[in-house]
Amino acid sequence: MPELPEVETITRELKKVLILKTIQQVKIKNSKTVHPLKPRSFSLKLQNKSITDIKRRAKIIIFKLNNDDYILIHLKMTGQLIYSIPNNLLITGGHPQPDGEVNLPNKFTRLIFYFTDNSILYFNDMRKFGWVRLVTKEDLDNSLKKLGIEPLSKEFTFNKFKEIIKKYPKRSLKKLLLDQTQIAGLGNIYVDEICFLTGLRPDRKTYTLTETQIKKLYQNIIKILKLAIKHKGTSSKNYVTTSGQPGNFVHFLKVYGREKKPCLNCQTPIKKINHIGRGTHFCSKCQK
DNA sequence: GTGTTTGTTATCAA
DNA sequence: CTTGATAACAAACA
Repeated sequence: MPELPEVETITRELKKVLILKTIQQVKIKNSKTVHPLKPRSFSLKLQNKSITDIKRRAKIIIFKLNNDDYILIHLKMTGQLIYSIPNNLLITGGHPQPDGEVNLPNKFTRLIFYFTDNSILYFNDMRKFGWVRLVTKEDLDNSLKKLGIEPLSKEFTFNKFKEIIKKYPKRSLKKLLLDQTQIAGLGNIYVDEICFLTGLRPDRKTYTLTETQIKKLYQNIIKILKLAIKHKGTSSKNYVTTSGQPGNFVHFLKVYGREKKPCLNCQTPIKKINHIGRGTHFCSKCQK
């Protein structure tokens, strides 16, 4: 499940290989992927456009085009982007096929970008939640304006974080951290890890948090995200990064996916509950 | 056949 | 307005 560190990793890698490439053709194998545009219209608009910049905002990958339109890509839960140079396959992120299939395209390939230099970018998505959108500059601002602050930006100060916490005192900590309109980019894995590192139960109400705890929380959000990016994200199930390597942060996970296993601090078995409709992991002794 | 997996949005209830 | 719960989307897997 790509969250901020995974999407950041993919974005950085795509940036290395795709800048100034020109799109020769786009093949759409699943029309819903490019909704609301029709596949024909989507393809036509992209023909002969080149990519001038690549960025990430929250969990969205943004390609800037030479006509000032933008391609937005959201991988949702199982999306992957695989960049292929003939005779030199380079996997730039997402999930390998359940059946171990390597050949591309495969049955999960929803869209294909063909570039004029013969390289190819495959968008695969087993569960079809992901999307690829083509928007104008005006639409771009509209599409992104509801997103909250980037937790790794300069604007994400302690005071700003405290403000957000105070704004929603009756929410659970996890509910708040997952709210993309407040803080953009955290998902289920990193929220559980941040709560563990901070010694706070994910279902703790935010108004009960002390100044010291909020401060520690603030620092740990940044710390975990940076560390995860450094290790190219988490391969909890099947995400892979450049050259097919899994994201190494999976080896650093302390609670996510460790139900019933001993807490790495105190050996108490890790609990897993359903909180706000999400699998939620924590240590009942270390987290209060 | 059932439950679980999760990013995001919509909808309903209190 | 806030919040919580649930479903929807979709497909694989245990």
